[in-house]
Amino acid sequence: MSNTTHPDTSRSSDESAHAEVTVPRSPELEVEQEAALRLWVILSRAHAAIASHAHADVARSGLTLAEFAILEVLYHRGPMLLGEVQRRILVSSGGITFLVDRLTAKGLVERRNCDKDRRARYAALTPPGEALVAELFPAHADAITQAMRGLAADDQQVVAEMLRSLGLHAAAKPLP
Amino acid sequence: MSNTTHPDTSRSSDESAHAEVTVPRSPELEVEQEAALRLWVILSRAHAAIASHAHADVARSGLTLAEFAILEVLYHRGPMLLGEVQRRILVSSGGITFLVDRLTAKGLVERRNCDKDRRARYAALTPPGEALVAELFPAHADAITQAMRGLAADDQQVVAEMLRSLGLHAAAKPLP
DNA sequence: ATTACATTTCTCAGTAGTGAGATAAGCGAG
DNA sequence: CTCGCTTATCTCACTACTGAGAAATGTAAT
Repeated sequence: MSNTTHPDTSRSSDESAHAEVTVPRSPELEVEQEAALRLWVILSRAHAAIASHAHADVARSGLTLAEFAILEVLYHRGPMLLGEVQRRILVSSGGITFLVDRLTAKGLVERRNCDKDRRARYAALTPPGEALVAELFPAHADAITQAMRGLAADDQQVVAEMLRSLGLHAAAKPLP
Repeated sequence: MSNTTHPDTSRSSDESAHAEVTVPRSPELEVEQEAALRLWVILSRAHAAIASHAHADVARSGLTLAEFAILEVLYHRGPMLLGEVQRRILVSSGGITFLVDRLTAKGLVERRNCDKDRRARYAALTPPGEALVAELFPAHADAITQAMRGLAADDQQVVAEMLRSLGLHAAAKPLP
């Protein structure tokens, strides 16, 4: 089964074990919080559900989602600085080193020095890496598409647009 | 920084390293796939961005998101069979045992036998666990609410409704 | 009752990462 | 030039899980 972690905050009407409100606050805030918490649960579930399909698909080739994401971004955008890849696929700094190491060990990716900046290094697909992505990508795109069929394509665009705002705002906001 | 794993599939116009299309397919499918892949990226990013705020908030009390999710669901719904908690917070079967063990070690949760089914066990908050959730929840709800401010509350409801369809469909679909 | 199967939790070896700090290089002001 | 700050990658000890399978119990059909 698919698996991700998220809170459950659906207080369905009065069946909650703790209905008493200790601090009465503004009704607007209450409504806003309810919407936000509900969306958080649903967002987590939707992400988990889709991710499990994506994961199951890439796992067939012995890759993790993070590995596949790297291969894919290098395939579609060409060689890229490690830091750039890191920001794109959202792993930690240690993570990108680790993942590129592993992909290098598999012969799918290689590091290249950067002439302009001797601290920096490029990640680039090797020919076998390129061949692998070319082979895997169509089926993967199809798996994602199938998994997304719960929503019509035009609704998908609406959701995407809204989630983009949401994500940008949250990413921009400094962590507490 | 926040961190999650997801593919990057944004082929912005023609700067892609691989623009040649090998197999010409139906334009509808092409459009559908583009929408689906784009949504997958954006969904992943939005989830990661919000999750990092949620994570930073609960981490202040030395809890993981999964632990907090368990405490919260037990707080709001009362004692619950382990399997039920597992399905709600979406962890593996091993995960729920492990997490409840850890919360038990922290004195926040206890197991109770089930009279009707001797295989099954309840998870329930201890008084300290209940007190902790009562103390943490308001600030946590606030953190989530703040993180979600990229979208107006009514838009949040629209997105939530759509994501619910998406998630239910994907969760129902058997994995390949 | 017996057999076969399903469900619930637990076990545990394994893994995919994280994150804090180290190292090295570039960058700008004085 | 050189001091202080920033940026890019790497190191490594650590962790929060996963997932496959075991054990125990329930359930149903013959």
